[in-house]
Amino acid sequence: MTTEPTILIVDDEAAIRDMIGVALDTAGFNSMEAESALEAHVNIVDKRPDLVLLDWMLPGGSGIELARRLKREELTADIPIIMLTAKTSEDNKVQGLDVGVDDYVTKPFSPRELIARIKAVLRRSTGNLRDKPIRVFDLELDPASHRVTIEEKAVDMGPTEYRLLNFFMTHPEKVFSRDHIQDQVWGANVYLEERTVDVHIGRLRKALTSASSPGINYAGLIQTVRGAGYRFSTKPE
Amino acid sequence: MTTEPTILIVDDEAAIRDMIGVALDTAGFNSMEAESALEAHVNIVDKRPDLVLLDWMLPGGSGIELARRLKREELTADIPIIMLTAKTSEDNKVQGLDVGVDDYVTKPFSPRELIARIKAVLRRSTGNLRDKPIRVFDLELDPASHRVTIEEKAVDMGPTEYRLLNFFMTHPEKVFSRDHIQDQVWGANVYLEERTVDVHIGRLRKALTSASSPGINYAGLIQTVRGAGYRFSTKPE
DNA sequence: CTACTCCGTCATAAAATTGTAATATTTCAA
DNA sequence: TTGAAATATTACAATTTTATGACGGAGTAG
Repeated sequence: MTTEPTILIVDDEAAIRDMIGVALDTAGFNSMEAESALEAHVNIVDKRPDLVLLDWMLPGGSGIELARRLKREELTADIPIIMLTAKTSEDNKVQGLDVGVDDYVTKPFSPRELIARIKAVLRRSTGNLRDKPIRVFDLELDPASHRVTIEEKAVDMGPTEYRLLNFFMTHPEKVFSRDHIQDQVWGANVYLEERTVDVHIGRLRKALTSASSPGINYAGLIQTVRGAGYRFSTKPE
Repeated sequence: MTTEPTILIVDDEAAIRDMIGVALDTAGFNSMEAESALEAHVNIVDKRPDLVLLDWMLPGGSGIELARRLKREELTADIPIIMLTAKTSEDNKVQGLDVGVDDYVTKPFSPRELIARIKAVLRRSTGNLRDKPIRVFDLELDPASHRVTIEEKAVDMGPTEYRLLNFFMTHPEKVFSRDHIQDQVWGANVYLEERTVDVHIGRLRKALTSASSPGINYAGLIQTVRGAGYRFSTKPE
């Protein structure tokens, strides 16, 4: 996976999408496009972009509707949204912010302004949510440095195992089916063999084990729940 | 997985309905069919399927109309809809139909993709309603973590015993015949020896006993009602 | 190009669970 | 008190589920 943030552009006018797309590329972002709310929703669920640029005036007024929906559903609630709006009336702002949108930009806007706002929102959202290290006993996952440590010593693992652990540590004490884990860690609608999850669980456990000190084995935090899936828990099985 | 989700297929072509029906059966879903928007609506209100697969090219363009209507009406708004669309060339029209459809699949599609998307949508929609832990004295069953504890200490039991206990705890103070228990815990249309229920009751009791503290034995909550079945009750026999 | 790393799948091993049948125990009415 | 009926318990082989090691392919850095 690339480290540049991916931005989804949702607008019904191809010209605008292209224009924004070029601006984003220039600024070093990856971009995807969608021309309808429906297409956008599918893309968001499937690909999990880091941010969504959403035209308020989609046909059928569905822009707002989409924003509301994204913020309502747990799976997508934490994806920041910047609204693109043509009008400058207060109503838009109020309504948009009410929905939980992170920022808005009024058309016409300069690419520079757009980029600036995107960066600001990304900084804010990654700062709030992902920046704080998560710690369990002496196991620490630090999103900022993208690093896992046990007793301050680095734990070596692949990117997938990192995402897996990250997901588990942000959702402790809950079972997740293999399907669910695939959705969260690999992205929805990616078809994998179910057992693939097992294999990566195994790899994660091994990584944790070989970095654990004799007293405590952190692999024990990743618990198998027979017939149901896996669970990250500090309570013993 | 006591009951398989039921999926309603709405398409005017019998061939397509059949094809999808077979795919759904294979994947372990129940399926129903409807060939018109009207029939579909009646079925939906009557039977409340867990998900609707809706061809948007129903005669008279009534597919979109149906979707809109379902999402508008309180009673049906929470039933997820997956649209089946003919081709991407229809995108212009698709735009107008945001309506809150949960996903869409373009024909021709592979059964595998369809199943994957159905599962993803179902997971999303049902995952939102969280089950609260059920507690009786110091015995707690927590569906979220899929865990049973006595005085905060984990109780070890197999999947079937978990389902059994879950059923009992959600239906306390009532007697259930072995047949009824089989239906609820194993699912209908599963034939088992009647005595099998006894065995699992025994296993459940044993699990509860070996996790109980000296003062109180939680196995006592599972009461035998001679000649009738079993009962979960907080009142002593 | 070569040597890595990481990924997803498969085959196989290991472990846990399941249903049944056989046997033991309890209950209740006569 | 006895014995048939109902329930409990035990043991076990079959099945299901999970764990693990190995392998080839993709992608990358040197």
